[in-house]
Amino acid sequence: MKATIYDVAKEAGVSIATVSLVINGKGKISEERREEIRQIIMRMGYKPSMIASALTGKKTYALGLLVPDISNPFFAEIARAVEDEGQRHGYSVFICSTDNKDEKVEHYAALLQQKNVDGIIIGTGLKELSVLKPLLQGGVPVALLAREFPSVVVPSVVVDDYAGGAAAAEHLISLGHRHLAVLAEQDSISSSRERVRGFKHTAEAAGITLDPAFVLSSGIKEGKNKAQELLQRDDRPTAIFCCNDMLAIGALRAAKELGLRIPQDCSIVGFDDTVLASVTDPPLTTIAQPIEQMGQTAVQLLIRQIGQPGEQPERIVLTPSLSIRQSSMALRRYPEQSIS
Amino acid sequence: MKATIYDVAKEAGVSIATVSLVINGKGKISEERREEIRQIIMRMGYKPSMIASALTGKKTYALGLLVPDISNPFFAEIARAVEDEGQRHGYSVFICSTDNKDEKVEHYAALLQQKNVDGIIIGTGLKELSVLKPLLQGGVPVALLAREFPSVVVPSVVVDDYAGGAAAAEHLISLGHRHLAVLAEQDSISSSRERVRGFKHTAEAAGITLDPAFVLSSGIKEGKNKAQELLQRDDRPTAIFCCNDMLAIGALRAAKELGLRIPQDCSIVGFDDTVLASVTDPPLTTIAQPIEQMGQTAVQLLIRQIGQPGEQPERIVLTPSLSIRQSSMALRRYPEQSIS
DNA sequence: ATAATCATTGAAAGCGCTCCCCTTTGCGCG
DNA sequence: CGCGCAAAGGGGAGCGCTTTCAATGATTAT
Repeated sequence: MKATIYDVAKEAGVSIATVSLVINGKGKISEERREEIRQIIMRMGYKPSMIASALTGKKTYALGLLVPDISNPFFAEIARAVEDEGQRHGYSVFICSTDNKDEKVEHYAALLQQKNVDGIIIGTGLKELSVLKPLLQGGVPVALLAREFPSVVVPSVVVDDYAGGAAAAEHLISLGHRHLAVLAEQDSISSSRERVRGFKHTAEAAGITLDPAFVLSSGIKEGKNKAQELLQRDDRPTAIFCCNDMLAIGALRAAKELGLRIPQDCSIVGFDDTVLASVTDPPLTTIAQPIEQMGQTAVQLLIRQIGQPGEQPERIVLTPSLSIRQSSMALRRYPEQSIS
Repeated sequence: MKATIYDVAKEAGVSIATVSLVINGKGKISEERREEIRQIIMRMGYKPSMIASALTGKKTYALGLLVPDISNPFFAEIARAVEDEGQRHGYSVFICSTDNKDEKVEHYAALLQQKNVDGIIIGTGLKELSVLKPLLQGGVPVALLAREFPSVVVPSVVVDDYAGGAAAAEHLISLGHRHLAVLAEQDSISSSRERVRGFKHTAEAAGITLDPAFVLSSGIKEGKNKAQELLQRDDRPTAIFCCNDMLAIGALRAAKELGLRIPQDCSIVGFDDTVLASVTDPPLTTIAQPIEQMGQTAVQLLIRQIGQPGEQPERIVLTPSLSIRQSSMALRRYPEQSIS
């Protein structure tokens, strides 16, 4: 059986209180005793049970991370950053893939609460804001990552999605494109909405109006089909802005299936700049999110919230940056006939 | 404050034992009382603390997943499968990225043990096998995923790496390649060794000897450089087998930087078939691992081990399959001069 | 030398829950 | 009418640890 604090105490001929104090480096214990007990702990291979210490009203040193899908590279990279930063502060993290389904969010939220996690990072969208209520009522510290729910006051890290969308538009417009399309995520996802808004406004400011028929929403699965819809039109756009890299990849595939060349026949700009963007064919021009920093910051905000529950929640805005690769190019002013 | 079982008991006018029994659906309680207490639990929003119930000698319903890097798509996909299958059985999972460093493995192993996880899935390599000892001695159920340590008897899921390597060789040889090279992972990783072995043997059986100078080991970071080494030789290989897709991508990049065309100037075969393989330029011919099944099986084995600690550990071998895309092609028998 | 002061350490009360085992109550039966 | 028994529910002892508070002996001031 595993050694307990009692075993150590008996072995050392002291009370468990003393052992506890030594472990936590507290109290007034003579240095000799301290060292002696440390030796014994080492020798017995004793490791205090975090379960028991958690029960004593202390913390569990566990965090929950809610994301849509850990197998999506963007969230996998986020997870890594969260894990590392958590680790740095002594926290372990539970991963929870919600598939953006409220039921799953609800399920995981309740579960994490039962597991008494010290805090939860929410990096997943939710249709019904009410799923968060039990958490907030339960007093579980929460930090929002790349998501926002205006009516909820909790710390959050976001990237300036509007600016990102705008940057995409600027890039495309500067390349001469005027016939633009957008492939967005579901409308319920605020970051996507913002990206589209930034894109749209910037286009409008340049005198370009986006035909609603050229602004499609879709999940990752149907992304390719939606892109194909766009690409098959007679008045096919000369550039498509995709609200994430997965969608952009769908577009790339759609183009390939239709025999269209990217970027010659259509420029494509993605969003995220995960590992995927650099390995596609062609490599994706995309709006880069500072993923690592996002994860780190979220953990920091959360931990601060855990420490000072009352404190005014902070809202940190990170700035995305344009990463130009080969899926976008200047519009040819005088399109030649296809040579085939 | 959060409601406890006492609050519920008081509210219902029964003892906490009764409430506990109702929660766990045990004992002899009249159906009316049962229902009544359920109502109260619901009404009060009471959720039993898993910490407390874990302390009472029960399970924590938490698993640990040790992988080299959760941001690596292969492991991210594994993680998703593990998470889902775990969830299906009521378990949550802690992610632990070890970067293949023994110290981190050790650190996480100890941590998970302190957190009293019910079991650990080890999907990371280790140089020193001894880091596992504390776990096994501590009686923590363990399952190995895509790794093997012959001297340790624990359940494990592996794919037949040897067969995978062989399949890669067969493919390449059938395309007429005879001048082969291999980009392997560190030698400490047994799966990589097996892949190389399968590849080598198959090549030899076809009368092809691999010059050791054409078998390079490298981490993902230096993969590109190693590939460049290979590709810059005067007697450049006509095909490279890379022990994972990341390495293959490194090779793809190296080729591009050197102005070499893939697959015309050199065929490349990867291993894993993560999402990456399908989005590269060109899409990767690769040996596909049944990732989802691997994750699921690992969880199942682990859970079985948790249930019957004494039971003879099972070893399940899954079979990889060749997934042909565009990074490999038949060797041109009479190489033309480069046109440029 | 004696009381007062400190540094050390131990005893014990929980934390919220599970589970063994005992008490109470209600019945059927001789 | 008394007995045994089953059913229903309560009591209470932990699980391993933290922490408060008091007790102990040592130390120092008077």
